[in-house]
Amino acid sequence: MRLEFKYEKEIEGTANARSRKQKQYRKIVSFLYDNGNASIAEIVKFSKISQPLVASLVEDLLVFGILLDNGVGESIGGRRPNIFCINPEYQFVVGIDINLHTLTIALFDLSNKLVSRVEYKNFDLENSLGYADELVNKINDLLRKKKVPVTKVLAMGVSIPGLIDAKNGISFTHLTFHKDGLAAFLSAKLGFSVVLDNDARMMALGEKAFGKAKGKKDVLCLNLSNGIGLGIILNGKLYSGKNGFAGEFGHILIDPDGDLCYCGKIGCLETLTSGTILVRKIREAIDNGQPSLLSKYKGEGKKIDLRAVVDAIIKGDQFAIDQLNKMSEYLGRGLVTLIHLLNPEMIIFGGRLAHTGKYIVNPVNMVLNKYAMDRISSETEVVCSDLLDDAALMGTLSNVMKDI
Amino acid sequence: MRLEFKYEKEIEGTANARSRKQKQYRKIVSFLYDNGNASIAEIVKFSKISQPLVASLVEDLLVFGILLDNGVGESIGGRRPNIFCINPEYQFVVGIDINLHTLTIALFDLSNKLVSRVEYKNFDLENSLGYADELVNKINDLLRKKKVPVTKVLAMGVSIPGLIDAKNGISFTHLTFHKDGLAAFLSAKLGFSVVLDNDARMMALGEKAFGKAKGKKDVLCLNLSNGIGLGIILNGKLYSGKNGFAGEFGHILIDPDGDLCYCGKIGCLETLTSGTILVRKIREAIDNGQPSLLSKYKGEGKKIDLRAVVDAIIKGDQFAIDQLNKMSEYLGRGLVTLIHLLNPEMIIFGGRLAHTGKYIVNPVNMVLNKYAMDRISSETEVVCSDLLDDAALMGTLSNVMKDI
DNA sequence: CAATCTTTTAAAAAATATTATAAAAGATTA
DNA sequence: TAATCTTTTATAATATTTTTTAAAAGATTG
Repeated sequence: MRLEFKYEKEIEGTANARSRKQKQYRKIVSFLYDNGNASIAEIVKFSKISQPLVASLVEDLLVFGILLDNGVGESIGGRRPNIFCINPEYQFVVGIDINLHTLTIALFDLSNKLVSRVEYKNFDLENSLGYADELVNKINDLLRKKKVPVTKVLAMGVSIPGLIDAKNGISFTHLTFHKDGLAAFLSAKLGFSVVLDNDARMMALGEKAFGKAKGKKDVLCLNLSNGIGLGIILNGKLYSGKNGFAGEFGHILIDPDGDLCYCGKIGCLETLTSGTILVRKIREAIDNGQPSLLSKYKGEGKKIDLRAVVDAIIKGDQFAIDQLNKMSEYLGRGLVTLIHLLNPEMIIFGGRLAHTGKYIVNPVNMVLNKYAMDRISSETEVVCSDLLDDAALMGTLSNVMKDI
Repeated sequence: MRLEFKYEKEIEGTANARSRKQKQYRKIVSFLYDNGNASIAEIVKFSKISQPLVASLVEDLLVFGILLDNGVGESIGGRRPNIFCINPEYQFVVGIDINLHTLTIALFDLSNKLVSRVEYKNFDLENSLGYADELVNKINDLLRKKKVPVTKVLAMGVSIPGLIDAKNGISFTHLTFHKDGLAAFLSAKLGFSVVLDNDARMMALGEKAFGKAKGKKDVLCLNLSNGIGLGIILNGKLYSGKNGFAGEFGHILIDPDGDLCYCGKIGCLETLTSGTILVRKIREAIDNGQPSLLSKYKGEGKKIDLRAVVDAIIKGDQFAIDQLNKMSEYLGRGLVTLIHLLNPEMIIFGGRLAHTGKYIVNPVNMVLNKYAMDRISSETEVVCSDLLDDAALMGTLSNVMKDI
């Protein structure tokens, strides 16, 4: 899918000339999108289009309303340049991050600024028309509140867990009720384009555009929450594989004699390392009288969930840290495989477990030292995300903008 | 590195116009390289350059000697078109495939025709200046014999096992003696550019350009010989990773309690499945009296090597087939990981073991059925190479041509 | 088999983009 | 502080590319 700005004024010329001009416009807008703002001279340098032509194209874009004249900038030894930038309010982008229990809806302008963000906790994901209708209502509510008409929405990006066919906008795991796919359904209801993809992949896009993967080429982003997701950036681009299913890191075979995984196979990585496993192990131990900061939860009748475990780790709870270390051993072994196969320059941890920071990075690095070939792994940096819970949301914005 | 044709006649115009023209020439030549031959009208359709301009550019290329007028083609309802093709003898490409015991040198013309091919068996690879000098001599011999002057050689592509920094033309495993790297050394000695890469990656390029991966986007090529190499084609392009070391499939961690690998790590895939292991197991068993077609080798004083084992398998030797099946179990498990991570559309077996065809494909497919998630693996085809021993050699040609 | 339709190429006219030049505005420096 | 140098933008001249139109060569069809 390729999204287009809706010009208020028509572009002139023959069909061929129009498409050529379209390309030139796109080049300039894309440069300004990446750069924030720039002078004619800078655009010339980047675009390799001649200065008089750039000047006339920018003039057009001003008339269309896509660009804004940002006044004159500082001189660096000559006439002061006129500075131009994208009109951030020319159009808006909606981004939603669907999680099992939480829904986040955001509105971005064209300067990537978060205009508004609403989080619905305890909005449990279920495969029903009711959920989808409620979702649409919430989006329309936000648009109404922010006084953004549908025509001013360029598109919406969606992040959702599970198997996704991004090209056709179909979700196979959740919200599967509509025969033409989730994207088509939402698009019809809302009145603008909808771009759909898996949460781990959206996290990867978020990191690539706004996080630690910025400017990097080959980066692996792990979504470490209840399961394990993987978003793969290769050659600076999101990699999806033949059917868009690439990145099933949680279900790579680790132990042929291991436990049954919920996916039906035996010995998947997720049977050995995941937030769910970590929580289960800690619960069992505490039930058996293991002392821990978390013990009091039991007394208080509160549930020990992943959020609680992560908090305990950050507070320094020895037992929880020990359990995390054990789990990291398997995670590390999985990463060895990734590193040997893909030789990435960076591995970014995201998701709930990434909040533990050094508590997960250190034990994983120890495993890498032990099992990975030094020549390959020595230049692979392992870090935790800065964006954390917002990574996927930001990724939906990036996913929309990369299609323009 | 970007290789350029050496024009006998200069391109006219200002610097900017020349570079624009250069691009247009490249577009046309590249189209004709892919297509064999085409009319002006077909080039117009593909290149989206206007017909009069294409006509004049083709005229230029004819004058340069890069294109050849191939007479008039068949009419499809109107005036018969003039057909043009690349002058196959405008320049030549040298390709060499360095193996541990065999060296193959090939000369290609620009129509990808193998002009000449020489194979030196028992030319053992050693890390010495002597080997390199001998290599240079053999290349020069071939050029002399075929009356191709150095100026007529566009470039040379090299396939060599081991860790390679392709960007800088440095080999870290073999022929490491020169401080500026192997490519620089050979280039200086020979007088034309040299492009270097790992054998598994060259096989992958060969398959992509001339083999079963033609037209495919996401393909994994395994080099199954004494070791296990992996060449990765993603998004239609060879993937190399941060340092060019991607594809160390043989050294992914399979069994943390396993045997020591020659790479220094424990439990690598190669300690469980490789030509070397297969041969060793069979030798041991035969020493212990196992009946097999190969038993007579021992009596005859002949060595049981991988070639002999593969021959025995093809002849239907039950014991050897059994051993291959066992080995395939581990190979299959490794492939499950690859499929889950990369969701490829095809996996191609190359190298000596690929000569066994169905004898290796069948057991591997059985393992995939058992361990891989069906939704992901069901569209991944597992096949043996058609090009077989020539894949890497053809890949060197492709490696040179993709840089033009 | 002649009239008509297609396809390809060529040439002239029109549109488009670039280069060169000039002018404006400010920094630098003698 | 005036002269010179830089940088940016505007304009005119030049070059390039495309569109349009025409012509050539063969296929199709009534």
